[in-house]
Amino acid sequence: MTVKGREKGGAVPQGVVGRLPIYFRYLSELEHQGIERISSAQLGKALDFTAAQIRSDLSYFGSFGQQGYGYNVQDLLKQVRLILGLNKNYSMILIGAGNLGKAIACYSGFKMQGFEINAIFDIDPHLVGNFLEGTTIQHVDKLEDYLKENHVDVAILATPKNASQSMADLLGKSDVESIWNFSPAHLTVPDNVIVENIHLTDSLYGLVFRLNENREIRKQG
Amino acid sequence: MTVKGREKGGAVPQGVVGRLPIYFRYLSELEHQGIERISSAQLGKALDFTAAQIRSDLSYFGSFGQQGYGYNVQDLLKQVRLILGLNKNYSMILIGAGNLGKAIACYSGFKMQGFEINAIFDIDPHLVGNFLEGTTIQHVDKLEDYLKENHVDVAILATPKNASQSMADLLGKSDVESIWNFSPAHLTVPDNVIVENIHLTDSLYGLVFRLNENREIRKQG
DNA sequence: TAGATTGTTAATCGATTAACAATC
DNA sequence: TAGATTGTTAATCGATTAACAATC
Repeated sequence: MTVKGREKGGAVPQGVVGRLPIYFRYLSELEHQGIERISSAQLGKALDFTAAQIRSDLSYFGSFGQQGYGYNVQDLLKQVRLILGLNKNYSMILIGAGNLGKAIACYSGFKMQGFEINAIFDIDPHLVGNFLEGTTIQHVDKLEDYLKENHVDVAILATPKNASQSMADLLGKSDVESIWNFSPAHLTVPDNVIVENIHLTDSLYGLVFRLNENREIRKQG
Repeated sequence: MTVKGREKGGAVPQGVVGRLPIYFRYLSELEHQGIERISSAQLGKALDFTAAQIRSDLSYFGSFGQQGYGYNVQDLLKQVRLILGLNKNYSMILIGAGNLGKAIACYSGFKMQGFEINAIFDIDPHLVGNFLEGTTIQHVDKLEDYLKENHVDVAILATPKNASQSMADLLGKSDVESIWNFSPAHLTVPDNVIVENIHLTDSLYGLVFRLNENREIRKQG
């Protein structure tokens, strides 16, 4: 089934893509609380968006509300789930089983949503052979062969900075569709590979910039 | 010393704040490689931005380049470092010493940049008393008293979803200036507290959305 | 000097918001 | 029906880019 908005031609703007998971998360909470209906105004208030933005975002994909009523929480949740593609299963591999890699592998947040880590690789001989969340850590030398024999939707990259581009090159030559990059490097990849970055230090530096901005403002009145 | 752009009145746009750390990271690399000069065109090519955008971003804060030459890498790096506020030290605390909290505490990326975790709290009695990166894990009951006696620039929140808002409330009542939130919750805090979110699942869901978008496009030609 | 590249202005593009007819 | 709230259009706002005079 094709979702309405996709046919409109243009790709969905980044801003919208970034907000969809926020809607999904909050709607899940509401459903969990047994709340049946919600209006765009209420959603906006809870999530610090304008009501218009929420309606506009959703209208990329269809008409899910009802005048005078708002949205049915369960229905809308189902729709957003479908829009995000969370009705499917995704095969992931993890490259880099250090502290961060371990934390990601153990992170319970997405296990229930059809994401599974099917293989884990590391270069450290002390880690190779160990179990992590029920998966044996393999030497990274085995990665190339693994990629030939298995389809991977998402490769999680939690390697040190200096290793990440060469790993990305390897992944780029395979049929891996996307990289979830936790390493502090700007990856160069083929056009058809999607990269989503989690840059921890960038995030912290941005925070600190705004912190200092705040201090300036308070100082000046 | 006040940086030029700040006086212009308006706050620096989010987009610019988001790109500054990327410039910083890449310039650090260039300096490390011993490269002396770079033009906005070269920077743009390496980082997938337009040259105009880079010049425009930098011009918020001053004139760091030279016509016909470009930018001196060391100089520009120093300036960006100053703009971000990385010449100062920042006192951090970590709340939640689970897998993710541990990984953050051990993450080497920001240790060298003046960030220090001075206290760690958790609610799990099995963790309390343990050492993590040279710091004893305290029971979260001690947090309130700690906040009265110590100034905290950044509180790192790595708690489960259901605990994070109550922690944020506690932090909001103290003089904590900012929260680096790793929990999958939308925090409500006083106006003067800055929140920077790392929402792992949101990031993954956004990735998956684009992955499916990509598949649609390839299918249709 | 000639070539290169900045910082900035004006033009363009895109995203957000306000407003409202449609209608539950 | 009257009140509420949608989906969408038009207006606004802001961010990006192209172009260029200034100048190293």
